[in-house]
Amino acid sequence: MRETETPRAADLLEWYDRNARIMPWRVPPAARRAGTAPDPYRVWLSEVMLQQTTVAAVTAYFNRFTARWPGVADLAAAEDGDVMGEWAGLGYYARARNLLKCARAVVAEHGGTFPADHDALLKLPGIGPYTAAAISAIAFDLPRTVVDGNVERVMARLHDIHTPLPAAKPELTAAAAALTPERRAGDYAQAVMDLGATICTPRTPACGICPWRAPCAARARGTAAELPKKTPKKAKPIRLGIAYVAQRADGALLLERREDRGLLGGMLGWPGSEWAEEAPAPAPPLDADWQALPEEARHTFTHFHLRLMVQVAQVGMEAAPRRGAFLPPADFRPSDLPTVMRKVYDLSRGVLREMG
DNA sequence: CATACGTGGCT
DNA sequence: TAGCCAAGTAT
Repeated sequence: MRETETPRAADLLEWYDRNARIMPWRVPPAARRAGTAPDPYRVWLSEVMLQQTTVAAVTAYFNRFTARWPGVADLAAAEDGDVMGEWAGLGYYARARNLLKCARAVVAEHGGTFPADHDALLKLPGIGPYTAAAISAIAFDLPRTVVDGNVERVMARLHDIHTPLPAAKPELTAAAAALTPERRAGDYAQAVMDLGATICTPRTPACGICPWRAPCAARARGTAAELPKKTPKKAKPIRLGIAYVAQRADGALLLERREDRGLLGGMLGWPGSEWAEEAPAPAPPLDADWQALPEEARHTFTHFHLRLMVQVAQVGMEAAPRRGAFLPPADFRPSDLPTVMRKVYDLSRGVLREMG
């Protein structure tokens, strides 16, 4: 490769033409050139799922969502609980709540078609600067600059920027904007992200095979692996709680729908105590012969570790819970539970079988 | 600008 | 193992 002073979008696009990763929502570069445009609904859905989430984790969810709800109008007409259940396990559940709000807004305010307009996209629930730019570029080929974690890392290395994130964000955004081409904006956006995901990786980047190795300042100075700098994170405290798993004589399980805000908002879960650093006060959802499991459920969230004591009970058909409702076995899918609640269920299963 | 908000995989 | 990391958004 010829030595260059500044990186060129054309070099990256040439690499992308040969190395684009295959993903169910992606139109490969050859097809894109031939005139096949991506479905904005699928672009939007994939981008929301990909927020802070790996391609490997998203793929199965994307396939299930698009099989069940092929278009934005189908999703807009779905029951809230069905969408939350289908999202269970993917995390950041505000995304699912905003996904539904967004689908309904697209139907109600945009005639069921995603607007090909960056500012209009930005006004929709769950669509921020990154996602608005990604949909603009990938779905509509508008020359918007996409700035995600990959782009930040690639720009920090290309220009050997040592300012720690998030303070470096404006500088990195400006660097990314300066490189964005007018043509093939969608392919270019996906190319930078593929580069970050496969070559310009957080640890041990593969600089030797990078299409931008020649103009990369960090590679020249040997600082690539330590960029981007980040401000240190705070330690996670430990919170304690109690979860209550009640099984009725017909096998129905006592579950409740959590409020539509905050942690696990809108998701199905076991009734329980508050989660706090202090030992929790008991909060059984009904009076029964509760039995503590020998093992607690452990789970780590973004900002704290959780240790849940699990209490189980078998109750009669006359049981009248103060919270939640009994869900018959036919209506209960463990996969509808967020992971922490599924851990509680998995710990309880054996004991419930013995008791029942 | 800082914080809340999940999860699974990798080192 | 404990920590870091992933195609961020809302407040």
